[in-house]
Parts: sequence; C-alpha cells; structure tokens
Amino acid sequence: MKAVVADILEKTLARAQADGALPPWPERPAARSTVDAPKNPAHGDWASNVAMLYAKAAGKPPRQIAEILKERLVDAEGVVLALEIAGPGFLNFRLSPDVWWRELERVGREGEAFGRSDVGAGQKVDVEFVSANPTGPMHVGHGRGAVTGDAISSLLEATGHRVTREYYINDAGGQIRTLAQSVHVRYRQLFGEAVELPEESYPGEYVVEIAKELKESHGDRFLRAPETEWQGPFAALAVERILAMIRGDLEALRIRFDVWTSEKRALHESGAIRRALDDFRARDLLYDKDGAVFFRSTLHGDDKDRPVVKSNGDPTYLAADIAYHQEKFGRGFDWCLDVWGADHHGDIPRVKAAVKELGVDPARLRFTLVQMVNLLREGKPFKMSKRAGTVVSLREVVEEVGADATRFYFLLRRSDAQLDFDVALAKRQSNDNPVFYVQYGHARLCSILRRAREQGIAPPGFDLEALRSLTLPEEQDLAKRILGLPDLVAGAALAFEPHRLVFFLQETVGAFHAYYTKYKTTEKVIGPDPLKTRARLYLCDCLRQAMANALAMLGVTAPERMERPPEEAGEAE
RNA sequence: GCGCCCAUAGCUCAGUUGGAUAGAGCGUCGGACUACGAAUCCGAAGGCCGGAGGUUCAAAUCCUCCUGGGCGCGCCA
Repeated sequence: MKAVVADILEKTLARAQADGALPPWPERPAARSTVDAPKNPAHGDWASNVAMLYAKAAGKPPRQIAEILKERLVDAEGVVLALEIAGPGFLNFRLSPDVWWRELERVGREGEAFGRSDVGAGQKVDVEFVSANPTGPMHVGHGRGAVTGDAISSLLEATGHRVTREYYINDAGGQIRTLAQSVHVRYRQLFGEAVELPEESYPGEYVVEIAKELKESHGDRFLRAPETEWQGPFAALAVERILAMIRGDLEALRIRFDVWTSEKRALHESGAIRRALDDFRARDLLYDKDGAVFFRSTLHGDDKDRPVVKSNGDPTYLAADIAYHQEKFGRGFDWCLDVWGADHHGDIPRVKAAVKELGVDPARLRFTLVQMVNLLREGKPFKMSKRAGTVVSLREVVEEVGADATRFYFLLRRSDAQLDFDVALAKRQSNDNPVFYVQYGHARLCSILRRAREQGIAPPGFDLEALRSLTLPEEQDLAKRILGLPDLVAGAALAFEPHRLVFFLQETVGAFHAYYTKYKTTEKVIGPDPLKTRARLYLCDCLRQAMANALAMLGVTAPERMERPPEEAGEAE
C-alpha cells in the first residue's frame, strides 16, 4: 500500500533528476525520506517529506522542489487522484479508492495468512524467556515476561522467522541447594522431628508434597544421612516436580516451549563451562584474584571485571551464561533474543562482552527487557513475600480471569514501562478488560456474517465492481486500516513490541463500532442494495479476518459469539 | 556516587523511530436501543508533553545539564 506511493515517488524523483531539474542526491532519497499516513485526513492518504529533506542538496526551498516533483509526477497506473503541496513542503497524495478496493483482494485470498510477511527471510532465531528459577510455582510477576516472550515469538514467526522458544532452567547453584534443604527439613518433620524451617528457605506447601513423595519412596533412609547423600536426589526430584508445575502454569496461558535447557546437565555436567573457561584462560581473558577467577569484561565496556569462579571453586552464574550462549549460538541460530526481567539489565554488558570473545558478532545477541509489575490490591501497592504469605500465583489469576484477559492485560503496555496490576480489580471487574471490547467487535462481525448466511445471501467474496459502489469515508478508512496490518506486524516484530498489535486492535474495532452505530438505520451492511450488501459483507469479512489474525498472534482467542455479561448488581433500588 | 529505564489529560498509558492542530481507555458530566449484538456509540470538560538550554525547515521524539521516581552496581541466581 505504502509501497505504491513510494514507488511513484522514486520514479518521479528519478525523472526530475534525469531532467536536470534537481541535482542528484548523495544519499538515496527513498531511503531517508518517509511516506506516512497523516493523522489529519485533510492531508490526504499518504504524505511525503522528500521535498524538505532535499532542500539542502538541491539548494532550493522545499515548496519549489515539491512543485518540480508535482509537475513531473510519474503515475503510470493513474492511481493518484490529487497531489497537493502543503505546509512547509509536504506532498500530499490522495489516491483513488480503487487502490484500496483492489488491494482488499489479498485479504480474502490469504485468509489466515493475511498480516504475515517474509521480512524475516527464514532466519533461524532463538527466543529465551521466562526462565523462572525452578524453586516454586510461577507468580504474577513472572506472567508478564512469559506472555511478552511468547507474543514476540509469534510475531517473529508471522514475519518469516523460524523461532525456537526456549526455557533456560537454572537448576544449579545455591537456590537449588536451599530448595533441597527445605525439602529435607519437611522430610524430617514428616518423621515427627521438631525442626523449624531456617530463615532462608522455601516454605510453600508444594515442598511438603515433595517431601512426602520422598518419604514414600525412600522411607527414612535419608533421615540421618549426611547432606552429600540426599542433596542430589532431593534436588533432582524437587526440580522435576516444580518444573511440572511451571509447565502447567504456562500451559494455562497457552505457552509452550520447544526447548528446555538444563543448566545443570547441558552446561555443568557436560563440561561446557569448563571448556569455555579453559578457552578463555588460554587466551588470557581470565586472571586470579583473592582465590577467585575473574573475566576481563572491562575489555568490552563493562564497568568492572566479573568473577567466573568463586574462591570455593564453584562457577558463577556468569560462567554458566557464557557457556550457555556459546552452546546456543553453536546450534546455528542467526540471532538470539534474551527476554529478561529489567532487574537483570546490569548483566547485559558482561554477557555481551563474553559473546564477543566467543567470536560471535554481538549484534546477533539481542535483549528486550520486561519491566517490573507493580502489584496493587484495591489500588494499594503491596509486595509479594513468601514469608508473609502474600505471593499471588499466576495460576490463580489465570483461573479467575481466563487466559485471554491475562494475556491481553500483560500486553497492554510497552514492555519496558512498568505495569500496574491490581489483583483485586483483575479478579473482580474482568468486564472492564479491553480484551472484551475487542472480542465483542469480532463476535459482532461474525454475527452480521451469520445473519447474512441465514438470509441466504451468497458468501462474501472479493468483487471489485461491488466495492466500487461503496462511497462512505468510514468504509475507505476501514479498508485502509485492514491493509495496514502487514506493515504493522512487521514493525512490531522487528521492534519486539507486541503492544502495537493491541493498539491496532483497539483502534480498528473502535472504528468499526462507530461505523456500525452511525449507519445502523441508514446504510446497513445487509441492506436493500445487493451490490453494496455484497461489498460490505466482504469488507466485514476482511475486518474479521484481520482482527482474528492479530488476536492469534497475541495468543488470544477470537470468539464467534459472546455471552452477555451479568447484569450490574448496583442497579437495584 | 556510577549505570540502565521512565516522566505526556484527574488516573493508566499510546504517539507509526524527526513531521502538519499531541491521541485513547478509565473516571466526571450530558445524550442515543420497537432496527445487522447497547460488552456499543455520540458529545462536553480536561495539556507549559517534568524543567532549562542546544541541534534544524520541523522536537513529546535527537544531544547536554537539572529535578523527581524505578531498578541495578555480590565470589546471589
């Protein structure tokens, strides 16, 4: 759509330069200039700023350049209805409605594929997200990263990337040791011992369940055994059971991973960490200090060198991360995306430094940060605390408001801005959630199409002659919005910004609702004029398809019917 | 103290990577159903885009400084 105008502009510029009316531009004009859809409809369908950008190189005022271009307009197909020069030198194009109508053909033809593109050109990418430590079920704070990562993955898939969704399991290290210890305390309690959970431990009920299972399978075998004997099996079972819980939490949100990478197995036990460190050591990227081993991350812009081996001989998290990224890139991805909680942003420089030393172009490792979720209850902030028992599990929210509303809510805002999440509100007033507004619009469209079917009207199909009978500005506007979806999806995918689709949906469905209401008594979709009816039904079907496709990319369902919400209780006298 | 993120309507936030008169939802006030779905729509009120400089035809957007908030700055993960 935009490409039509860009093409005309490019040819017009070439002609003006061939004429000698404009000097050649050192930079490629089309690369720098923009063709935008102006917000003000009085400014036409598409507007370009080339004339202003050209002013310096041409040594002429922008409006004069615009004039030169206008006189030499190359419009082979005759799609430009009007070309106006406005403001400081904007070229405002008004196109023949035929352009939209003709383009609408692809929506019906592409169907569920409409909105998808191939800007990714088959690149193989890895998206790593969630990666919550397997020490307990997921809480609401994790939900945002999960949904965001999943939606980004879907967007990348929709733009021709081959995506691997990956969960990195931090099943090694101190937290897991503490987890096993917590299980052991519970295990001892099951045998009647009066032991308390230490300060640093995991108090959740699920730990007791794991302890019970160990009691049943092993009896009192580990009761008096030294930690070296039970640490392994206790940790292993706990991680296995907790991962199953996490998997369930994610499934409830319709999130599935292709790969679950165990830090313990893939990096520690495999020797990958040792090999990576040996390699770094051989290249003098490591040095010993205070009994520990440091990586010279300052070589590549980090504030300070970071330890990779503790003085007790254990590798640090960074060491694992180095080996992990080496292993990941070794799997042949064109690039990898790490979706991290914003509280880990400080780790980015050191990982980038490491990746560079691994011989990987740092541009191939991309990050997107998901900011914190501010939890509120009835408008009042609160913090989740395991000891205070104020942890709100992701599962309870999803079960209460549904996967659609939860997903939509988490995608409502740019992921690098903080998000307020009112637990009480989310559970109670789920009707306020904008997802219902959007879904209702889809259901309404389905209802119209259903009605037409019931009246024996032929199923909607592309019909240029019929579409030409549509003259309402709202109808052209709707067509334009629908046709903007592919560009929108591509932009959102490359920027890792799924929220753009959310806004597209809200705005598009809003335009439809307004159109519907405005003409519900005068120019109905199903009306007396068979030609217009045919055209409008097709337009509605395109709209429905565009919305359904956008919703699918966000992992939200597009219902064909919705039940009426419960009546407001407050109306009683 | 240093680094990253943020600051836009009463509240929560968009703003198409520098474009023309800064938008939406919620909230407030006032309207619209014997009609394809009222979970809808229409209208009104509401702004020094945190502040000050700078870059240029053009700045909410880019640069510098300041103010105010969040998060980091472990031999935790």
